[in-house]
Amino acid sequence: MPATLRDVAARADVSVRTVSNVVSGYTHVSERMRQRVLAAIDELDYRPNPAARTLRTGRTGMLALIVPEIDVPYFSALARDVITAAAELDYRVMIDQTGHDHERERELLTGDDRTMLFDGILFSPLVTQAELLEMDSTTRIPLVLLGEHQFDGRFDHVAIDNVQAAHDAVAHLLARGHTRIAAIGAQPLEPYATPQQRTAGYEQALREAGLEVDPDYARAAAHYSRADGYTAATELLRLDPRPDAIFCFSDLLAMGAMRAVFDAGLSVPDDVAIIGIDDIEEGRYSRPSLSSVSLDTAFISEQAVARIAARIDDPDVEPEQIVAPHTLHVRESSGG
Amino acid sequence: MPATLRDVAARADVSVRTVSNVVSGYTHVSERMRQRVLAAIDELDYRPNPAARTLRTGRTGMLALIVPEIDVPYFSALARDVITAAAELDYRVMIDQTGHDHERERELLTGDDRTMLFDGILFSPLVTQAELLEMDSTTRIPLVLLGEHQFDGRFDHVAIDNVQAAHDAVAHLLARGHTRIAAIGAQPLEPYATPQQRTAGYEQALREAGLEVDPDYARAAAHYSRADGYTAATELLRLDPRPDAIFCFSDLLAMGAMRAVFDAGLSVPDDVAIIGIDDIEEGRYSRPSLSSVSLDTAFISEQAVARIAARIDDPDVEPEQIVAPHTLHVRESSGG
DNA sequence: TTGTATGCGTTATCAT
DNA sequence: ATGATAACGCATACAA
Repeated sequence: MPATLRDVAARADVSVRTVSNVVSGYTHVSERMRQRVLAAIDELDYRPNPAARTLRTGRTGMLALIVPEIDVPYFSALARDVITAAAELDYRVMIDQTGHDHERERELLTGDDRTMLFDGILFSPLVTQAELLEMDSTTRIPLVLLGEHQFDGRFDHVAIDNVQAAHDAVAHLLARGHTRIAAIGAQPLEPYATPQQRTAGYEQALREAGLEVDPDYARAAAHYSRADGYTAATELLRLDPRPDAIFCFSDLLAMGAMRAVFDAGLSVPDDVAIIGIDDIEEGRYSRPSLSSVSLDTAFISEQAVARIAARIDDPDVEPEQIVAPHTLHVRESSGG
Repeated sequence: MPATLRDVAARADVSVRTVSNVVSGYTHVSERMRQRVLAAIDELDYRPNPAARTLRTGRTGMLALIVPEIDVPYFSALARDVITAAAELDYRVMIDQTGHDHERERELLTGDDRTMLFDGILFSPLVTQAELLEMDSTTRIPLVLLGEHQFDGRFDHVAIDNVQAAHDAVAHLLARGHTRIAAIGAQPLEPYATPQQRTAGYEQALREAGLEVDPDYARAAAHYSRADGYTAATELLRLDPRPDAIFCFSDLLAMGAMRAVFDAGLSVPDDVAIIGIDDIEEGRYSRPSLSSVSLDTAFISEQAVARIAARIDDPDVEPEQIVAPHTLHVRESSGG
């Protein structure tokens, strides 16, 4: 049976008020009292009950991080940094994965579940903007979006400039003389923001170079997984003329694509150059090492946690759109 | 201002008791009442306050998963499955990473922090058995250990048979004719259970084959990371005679080791065969694909969650030692 | 089957 | 600076 404030108060022969003050680090308490209380706390091995504290204050000290899949390297790297950044501000992080399930996303956001347990949500969504709009009416819990970027101003956002990032990747391939540049990750069937923006950057770069956009060269990928990359690349390699470069919308897609190229008896980068987005560590050790656009998960995490903390403290702060920097890393897979 | 039980009761013109019964799915409530209550709940958009419920019941419905680093593929795969398994039993999962920091581990376990927020802890420890012993006296929260296996009987454990797993990997290399088999991941300086057991299996397999154990061939690796694998392999390749195979204590070490072999101008598996443990997806797409011992994170997670749930329901259940199955997957990196 | 009343452990208001 | 006490929202013992 854990000790309570009352027990400590009785032991130290002071009021619970005083004990509470000591525990919460309140200033107006005499040194003699404090010592007496501290001694009692130590003797009884007292620890504040977080549930009671939460009931009283309305704060849990917990954030939720919602991602499609925690075991996707980009998201686990993000989680690592979010947990670290949150710890700095004395928040702890609960992780939930939606598994690409829209229904589950909605459930988590609307709190049909138990969302109230969190002070705020960091949400890396698959949902479209329209769905998000709809949800906003039902949820009132502080929310920061990661990786979307529609600039509609109603939500806090932290994300890179997806159009520019995609443009940079393709521009690099163009600069190296590639002219038949395919893309894996476009999802024409569903209007997600990220693939749309990256597709826009891809096409923009091609047009700037005076090249035509060949619809056959843009392949969908449902989950940005290695398997999706493998499948899509295999299809691309059967085209005539064959692409001489592939821009993958994620590094995981790129890993799958590279393996597909080898299995087809071709070489990366000699026959087909490949570049991805995310800059996961895996790509720095693969053979060949993977060119990629780096997203700085540490920056994204710090900003996101800072925003959510601000919004928790004041729900009416103006939403901010934070653009995280990105960096092109040229490695072996694109001839670097 | 969220609606409370009282509000719902007033609205439906019934007592809070009845509302509570309906919400908790209590059986003895007339259909007419139930409908009236349900309607009121809907109109007021009522949701139970988890903090109040926790304060009353002593249950939070939350588990903590403590791992060294969430962005290590094995741990993120484990986290994925733990979250899934926990959801089946209506538990949610908070993830904390110790970052190889013993002090942090102790803090989390002893609840110097806020551990009381969880109903139980799933703990993948770095600590030694001795430290764990010490901690047990201070913590009383249900605990299940993952990946340790000392069979001391005081804790619930879920882990593979590390000795056998290492033995299987090395036996495979021996069967393929390798005779100079090195190991990366032994940590002779610190008495962690996992590396000790894997080292034991490694040496045992060598001796059974009538080979000598060469201490130069066993290299330490602090974090089981790609970087550690790269460094250790680079050193191994400078030895004379050079190893003709390397058994890595994790797949991540193996990925680094493979890259080191290539950078040394050698071939995997022709010059040096490589095998790891964990069977992460990355190894199935790498070139060459990585032979590995698979750990079945789904099984481990299900068992661990089942155990912790049992212990939460009855703190006095007898501790169980659950041995998870492992499977050898031979792929290109060892000539498969 | 349903209503009333108490307490879970804290924080915060109001006195002193 | 400190003490007494009232909520916070829920679940349940006890009554009816």
